[in-house]
Amino acid sequence: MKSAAAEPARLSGIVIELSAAIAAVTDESPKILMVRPPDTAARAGLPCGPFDPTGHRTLEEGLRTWVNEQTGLALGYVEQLYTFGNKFRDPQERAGGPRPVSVGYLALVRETEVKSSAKADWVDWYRHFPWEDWRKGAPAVLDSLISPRLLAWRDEARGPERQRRRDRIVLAFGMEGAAWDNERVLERYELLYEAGLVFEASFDSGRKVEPGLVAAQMVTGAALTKDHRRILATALGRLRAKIKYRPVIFEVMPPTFTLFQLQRAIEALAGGPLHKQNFRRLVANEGLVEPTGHMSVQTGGRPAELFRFRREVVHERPAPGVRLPVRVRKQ
Amino acid sequence: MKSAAAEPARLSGIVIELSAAIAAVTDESPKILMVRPPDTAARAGLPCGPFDPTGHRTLEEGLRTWVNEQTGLALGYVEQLYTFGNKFRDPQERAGGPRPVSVGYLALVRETEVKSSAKADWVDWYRHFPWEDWRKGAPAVLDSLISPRLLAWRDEARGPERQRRRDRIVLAFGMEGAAWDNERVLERYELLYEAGLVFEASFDSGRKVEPGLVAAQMVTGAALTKDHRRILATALGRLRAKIKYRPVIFEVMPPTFTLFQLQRAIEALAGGPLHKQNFRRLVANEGLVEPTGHMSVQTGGRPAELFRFRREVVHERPAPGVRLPVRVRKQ
DNA sequence: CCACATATGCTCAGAGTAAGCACAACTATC
DNA sequence: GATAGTTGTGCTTACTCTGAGCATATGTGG
Repeated sequence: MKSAAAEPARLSGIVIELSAAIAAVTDESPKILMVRPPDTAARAGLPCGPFDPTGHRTLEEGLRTWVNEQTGLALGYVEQLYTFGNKFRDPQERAGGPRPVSVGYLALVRETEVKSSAKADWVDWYRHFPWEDWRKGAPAVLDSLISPRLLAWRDEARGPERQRRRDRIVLAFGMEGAAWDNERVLERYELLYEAGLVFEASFDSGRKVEPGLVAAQMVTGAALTKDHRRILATALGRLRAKIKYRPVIFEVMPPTFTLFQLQRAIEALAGGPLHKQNFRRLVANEGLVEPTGHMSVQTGGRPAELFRFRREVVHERPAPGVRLPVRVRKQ
Repeated sequence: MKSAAAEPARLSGIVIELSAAIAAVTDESPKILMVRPPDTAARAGLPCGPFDPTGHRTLEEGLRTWVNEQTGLALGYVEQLYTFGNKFRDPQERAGGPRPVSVGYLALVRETEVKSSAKADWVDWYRHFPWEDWRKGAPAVLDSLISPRLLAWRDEARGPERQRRRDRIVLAFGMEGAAWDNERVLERYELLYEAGLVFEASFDSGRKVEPGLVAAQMVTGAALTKDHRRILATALGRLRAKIKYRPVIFEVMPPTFTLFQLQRAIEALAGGPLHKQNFRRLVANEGLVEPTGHMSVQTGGRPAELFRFRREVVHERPAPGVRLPVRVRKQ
């Protein structure tokens, strides 16, 4: 076995990169804060920077510092997602650079607090994951492009590997009658990556990408630098799970809101529609919100009551959150 | 702001340590595989080793390699937990060593596959967390020692910090009528750490530990080296959560088992009793197991049917797992 | 035979959930 | 100012799940 002690000179060839998926919801659509690339040829990416062991007391503090430097934003809610250390997910490494180990974070903010600036832009989250938005029914990409290409990729393999690929596809994409699980975002992205169906796969592996895929970026989603789309996939999956048992949704809501605005925000992140009346009953029963007494008159219909988050729920219930299943059905 | 680029010489002063909480269940008690310390003065710890960027393709591969070297075990189920980078959780660092960044993993095995050896021992998980075992009612430590000391720690603070401490204690330890949430293992450990009630706190901070606490290790749980008890707390919390929505419990079960054995294993990890009849109904309804047709005669009572895990459930249900709430009540 | 342990089947009340009906209150438009 | 369209809000109904317990089956050791 190759022991670590055998090559002490290379042992320090590690850079820990801290990256943040900073999410918000505006105008009923989920947004991510993206740092503009240095030149037009490069791909965009998340706010990120290397961990500095002398300057940063904790990893999270390092992240906050970098985000503040690059976007001017002082983060509130921050949650660690995952640490990736795969070889060659960063082309710099092949050129002799240090091995990047990437710690991904999810942050939630109200978009109004930061405007798009010269450095950073808010972009629609589903631009990078078109297949994840089921609010208006099953996304067309799935049937037209993703499914056939995945099945072709499955058929490339022989023996037990073929069965394994089949199982993974069925489970992740809810085929053959299985349900679509809106939390399996990372599993789906990884499958597309392995099948060579996302642009990043070509950069990283040197393997041939499906021909015509470069032009088809609109279809398989916009590519990002390094492994940032993977971090984004992790973030979306985690957020979709967390909404159901922690009141994190209020991190992206304004101080007061109507119940329908709240529903739209959840639908935007969860990627599917909710039953309106049941949704209201649920938030009422859970004691998640309380009326402010004021009304909103910008509804376009009957004025709606304005609510605010009841912070006390955290002390009352073990797992407060919007537990409603997002109805995601084929067709 | 102190930029990372300002001190490039120190930037590489990072070691990524990979640590594994390897869990099993034997004789109805939860076990953790612990590496024996080099000398009797040192504290025991988890199997671990530094990440080697030249030799290890991924972080997880590095972990598997180290575990295999130190325990002879080839891991099956492995899951990443969390990456810690806090300053001064390792006394080596004060002595001028590199900044340790610690990536913790949870692994599940059947204990029968590895015996305790010269290098590693199986120890009871709750030896390190006596307050987490509610199978026989509320642990005595809580009322006799932990509660009063936590309240004293709360009263040390003034102003809003005092209220914050109060809220955290109530939430984590289910005081004042709040329910005990068996998943909040890490929150509880961190509170005890901050309050100076666990042995590790003294080593790390140089701050005074509560007098008499060194001798009271039996009460506040056995200490471990570095931040390994924190990793263990993370592992227990994650495992308790995961049991409920993924069939991970079968990773620690033998190929065939009785329903009561399965129940005991879950109770061991979840730290609380289950209602027997409802438990059976649940696993039957979920289709988690199927009868083998054979019977067990070592029950001490009526012979029980032997079951095996139905691997197909993974394809049938979105979130198969043992969803039964563990009844954890005061008294 | 007994007491005792575990296994297993079943009931029943209450809570929670999915789906939809009905109506209320506003805006925009003819 | 009638009408269509939009959104908000209350309520019903059938169904499923859950917690708790009763009752019985089939072994063990005395």
